[in-house]
Amino acid sequence: MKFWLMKTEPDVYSIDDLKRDNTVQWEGIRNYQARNFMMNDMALGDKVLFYHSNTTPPGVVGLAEVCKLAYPDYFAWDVDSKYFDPKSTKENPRWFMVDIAYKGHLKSPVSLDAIKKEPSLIDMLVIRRGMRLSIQPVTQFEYNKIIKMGAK
DNA sequence: GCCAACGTTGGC
DNA sequence: GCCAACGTTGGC
Repeated sequence: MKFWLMKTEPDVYSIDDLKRDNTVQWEGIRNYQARNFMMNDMALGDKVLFYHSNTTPPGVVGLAEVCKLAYPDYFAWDVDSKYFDPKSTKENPRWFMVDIAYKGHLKSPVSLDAIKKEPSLIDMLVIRRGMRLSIQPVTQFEYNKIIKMGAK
């Protein structure tokens, strides 16, 4: 079992949207490192910290779980989609996505600032300067710690 | 809305 | 295969 942090802009898709939808296709990932995590490393049941970026304050707001293994991101084939990529074909798909399922809100969101201030979370990628990856691996300890902090 | 940091593209 | 130009991310 692995643990992940997945970023989203709440204006685009929030934890409340996920609660309403129950599951969602994580389309639109156009970064090879993030794609490779989905394609190669994610397994059914992997745990996800759901993170709101580009908002005030940024931070982890809820929990989710991988509920469908990586499959081609067909938005890349749709000329009308903002995720269209002519270099991704049905014969040779370049981009992949997984589905994730809602698992709950944190009672209190764990802000980026709170993560920075927690000494035991010093190694979390999300607080590393210049870190823009929208899908990041986290350790089991980090995952549990965030849940603990968010339960208050 | 600014801009630093970073990834990707494409000319050479 | 280098690297400048460009686009995007995301905190502030």
